[in-house]
Amino acid sequence: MDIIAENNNIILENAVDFDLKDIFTCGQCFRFNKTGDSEYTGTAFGKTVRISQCGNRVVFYNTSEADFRNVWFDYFDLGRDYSEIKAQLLKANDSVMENAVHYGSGIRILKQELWETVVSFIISASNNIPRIKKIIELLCENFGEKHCYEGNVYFSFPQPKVIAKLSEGDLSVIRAGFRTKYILASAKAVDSGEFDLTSLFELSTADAKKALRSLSGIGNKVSDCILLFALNRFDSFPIDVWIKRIVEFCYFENREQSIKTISEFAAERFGNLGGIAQQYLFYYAHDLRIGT
DNA sequence: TCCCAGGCTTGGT
DNA sequence: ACCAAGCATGGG
Repeated sequence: MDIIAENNNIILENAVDFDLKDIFTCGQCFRFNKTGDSEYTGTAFGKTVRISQCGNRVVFYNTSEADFRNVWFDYFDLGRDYSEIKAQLLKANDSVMENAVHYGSGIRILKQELWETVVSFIISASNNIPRIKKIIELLCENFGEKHCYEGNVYFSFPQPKVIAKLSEGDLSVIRAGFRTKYILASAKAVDSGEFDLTSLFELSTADAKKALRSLSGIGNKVSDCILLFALNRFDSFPIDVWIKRIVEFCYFENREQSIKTISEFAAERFGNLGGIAQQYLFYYAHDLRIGT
């Protein structure tokens, strides 16, 4: 892959294992939207970017070289060799994974902002992706910082200190239902310093998970998502209804298995690449529409 | 009308 | 330790 700076755009030539549609519709991220043919626009780390792709050529529009180096390179996990990861996952001669990897071959695990990921996956509980996106959009529009980009209005994700000052009534505009009090409680814990988000980066996966689960609204599955999508702990394997379905349907003979069994299966089968395997399977399961 | 959605918390055994 | 209800809201 070659990185070229040109006219305040950044161009990736010969990008491999990279597809904008796979990346932004596989369910890991809720703040990028399709704005054209093979083009997506969104905001992360307070910066809005428009990206288009034609084959192996990807263009980041109106983006400085510094922003690309400091934000987008890591955000899109561009330093990692996904071909090697795929090869590892396919070693087991696993036809299910082979289909899943083929289907979502351009997926990359984004390294998203920690606080945004915490709130986003609190909102994800017992919810569906279009409505998760809608609630997050309302949260940003109402309480984020407004800025303009290429003639359109975008919003940053509201910081803990902003949300911590709100009441449940204030937050009723986002229509998050029973999740509202979890968002508020977590914001207050972070804002007060009672919970130190940055310390998570230094902890082991198990310790970081234990810490995350002390926040309200964060249990086993949501903590796994945060570990995977913000801290890039690929050994975490979030188990939701879709993963449960595809594992039970495609891998198990007996479909009356417990979450713990699925977790053990994933650890044995996918090891420290479980998180990436999970994302290929999650995306593929939606395509198969298993159980629907 | 009923069921489900990237679950978690709480209160019962 | 495990289990079920309850939790708001919206869409099929």
